[in-house]
Amino acid sequence: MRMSHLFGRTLRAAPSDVEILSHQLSIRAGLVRPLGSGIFSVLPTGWRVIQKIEKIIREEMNAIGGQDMMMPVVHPADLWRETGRYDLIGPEMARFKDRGDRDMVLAFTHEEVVTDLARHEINSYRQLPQIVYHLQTKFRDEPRSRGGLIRVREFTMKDSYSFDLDEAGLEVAYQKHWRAYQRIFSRAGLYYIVVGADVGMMGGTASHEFMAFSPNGEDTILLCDACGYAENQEVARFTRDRPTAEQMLPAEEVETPNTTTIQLLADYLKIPTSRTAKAVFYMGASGRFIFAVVRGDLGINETKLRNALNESALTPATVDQIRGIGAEAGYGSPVGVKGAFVVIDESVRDSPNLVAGANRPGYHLLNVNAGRDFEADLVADIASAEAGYPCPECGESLRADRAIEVGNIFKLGTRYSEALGATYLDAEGIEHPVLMGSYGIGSGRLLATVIEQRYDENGILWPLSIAPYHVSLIAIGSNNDEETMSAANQLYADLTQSGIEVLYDDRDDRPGVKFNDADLIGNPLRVAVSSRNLANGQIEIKRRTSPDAEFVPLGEAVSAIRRMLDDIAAEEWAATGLDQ
RNA sequence: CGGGGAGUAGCGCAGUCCGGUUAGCGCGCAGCGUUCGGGACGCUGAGGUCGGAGGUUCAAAUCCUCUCUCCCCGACCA
Repeated sequence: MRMSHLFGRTLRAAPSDVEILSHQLSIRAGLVRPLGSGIFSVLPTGWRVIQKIEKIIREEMNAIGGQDMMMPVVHPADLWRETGRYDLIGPEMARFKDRGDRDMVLAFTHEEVVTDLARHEINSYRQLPQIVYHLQTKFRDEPRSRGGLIRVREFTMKDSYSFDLDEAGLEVAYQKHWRAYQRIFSRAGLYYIVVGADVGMMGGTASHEFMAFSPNGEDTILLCDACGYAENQEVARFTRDRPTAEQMLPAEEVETPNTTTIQLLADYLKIPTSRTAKAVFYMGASGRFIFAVVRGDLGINETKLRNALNESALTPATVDQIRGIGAEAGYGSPVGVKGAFVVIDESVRDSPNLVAGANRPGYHLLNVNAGRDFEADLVADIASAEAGYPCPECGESLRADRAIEVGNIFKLGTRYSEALGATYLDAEGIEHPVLMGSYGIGSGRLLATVIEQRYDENGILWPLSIAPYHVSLIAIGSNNDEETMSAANQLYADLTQSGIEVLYDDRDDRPGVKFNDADLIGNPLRVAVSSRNLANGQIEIKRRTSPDAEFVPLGEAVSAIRRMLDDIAAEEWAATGLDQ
C-alpha cells in the first residue's frame, strides 16, 4: 500500500478527550475512528489487523473441529422470550419493532439462535458432539462504554457453541476451547492468564476468563505467586484468619453515639474492626429482604452474595424497608429482626463475641454470637477478597492486578437446551437435553489489548503475527530524487511480488515525518531507501523493537528482508511456548 | 442513573467571567519557491450555521432557558 493514497491519515496528537493509551494510539495510527459513544469505524490499516486476528481465531477454531457459520444480527423477540432473557436482560439489549409491529432485538449474544438451530438440526446422539462458531456483530447498549475499543457497544465477537451428550463430553469441548484460546492469545502476542470467573447472566455451571494484564483493565484479578491460584475478584476466595478460641460472653447493650460506620464504632470502643459485624441490606430480585453480615474488617462481594442467594439482582434496601424488618441503618444486626433472609459470611459464624448493631440508633450489642443470638438462614462465602489476604489454596499472601478480559468460556449445561427443547435421542430411544457450552472472543478488544501491552514512547510494537503490514518502506529524500524514488519503487514492487506486505511511504515528506509515522504504526520491520546508502549500493533494514539497523546490498534486499521476517516469526513462535 | 469535565476549521487550543470591528493562533490542507536521515522554512490561499433550539438586547461565541453530543469517575457489565 502506498501511503500517499492510504485512506486514514496518522495524527500528530490524539483528540484531547481520549485518555486510554490503546485508544490514543489506535486513533493516531489511523486504525479506527469514533462514530459515537462506544461505536467505531475500522479504517483499512486497522482492518488488516482485525482480519489477521480473525484468521488466527478461525485456524484455531477449525483445528478443534469448529465449523464456521453465520447467524443473524436481528432476532425475533419471541425467541428471547422462550429462554426468559427478553425480560431478564435490561435496556442494554436494543429492541425495536419491524414494520409488521413485531418485537425484534439486536443480537446481544447468540445462545438463543444457535440453540434454536440445534433443536431443529440435532435429533440423535449419532450427531454429537458438535462445535459451531461465527464472527458476528453484537450490540450491547452498555450503561457506559469506556476505554476506547476495550468496552464498546457494537463489536464483533467470535462466539462458538458446543453441543454434547453429557457432562464428560462438555468437559472435552471446554478443554478444547481452553487450549484453542491459549493458542489464539499466545499467537497474537498477549501476556495473559486464565482465571476462574462468575457465570453472570449467561447462567450455567462453570466459567473461566482469559485475562490480559493491563492497568487499563476493567477487572481485578487476585493471584497467588506461591501456588498459582488466580481468580477474578468477583469470585475470588480467601482464607479467613481464625480468631483464637474464646468463651461466648453474655450479650450486652451499650450506648455508642454517632457510630454509624464500622470505623467510628471501632474507634469509639477501642477495638479492632475485626471484632465487629457489618450489616448490609438488599432487596433481592425475587422480592426477599436480604440481610447480609460480614465481619467488620471485610467487605461484601455482591457477586458472591448474589450467587450464594441465587438472586439475579440485588438492589440496596431503602431506609423504610430496613425499618420494616425491625432493623436500623447504621446500627443493624440480625438480632431480633423478622421477615429478612439472613445470610452471614463464614467469618461471622467463626468469630465469637462480635460487636453488632442493637437495631436502635446510638446503641450496639457486645458479644453477639451467631447461632446463639440469632439464626442465619445461610452461611456462605460472601466477603470480598483483597490484596494481602491469605490464598485459599496455600495461605500465602494474595496479590491484585488489573486485567482486560479477552476471552471467556462457559459451561452452559442445559440452561438453553431445556428452555428451547434442544434434545437428542440416545441409543435406547430416550430423550435428553443437549449439554452446551459457549465461548467468546472479541476481535476489536483483542486488537486494543495487544496495543495496551506492546508499545513504546513512539508508537505501537506489533507482533508480526497480526501487524497490519510486515514492512514499512521509506523513501528518504525528495520525490524529485529520481534515483532514490526509482530504487524505492522497484523495491516496493519486488517485495510485494514476493508476497511481503509493504506499507510504502511514498509521500513527498521529510524523513522525520516518515520515521515517526513508521514507528507510530509499528510494523515489525522498517526499510529505508536513501541516496546516502544507495551511493554504497545499500539499503537499511531496522527492526521496530531494535535501536540498531542493518545495511544490505540493494540486490539482496528482498532475501534479507525475507530472512529477517522469518527470524521474527520464529522468535515469536518460540515465545508462545506452543509446539508446532 | 448519580457526580465531574468539555463542545469554537480535520486535530490541538485562545476568546466566554466583564456582550460591541470582519472570530483568532499553531499543526494539518492547497499553490509557488527553498529544503531533505527523526514531525523544515518563506510567501500566498482555502476552510467556521462558535453543538442545536428558543429567549434577553440596538448588538450574543459571550447573558438566560431548554436540549443534544462526547469524555472521565461511580453504579452497571459474557
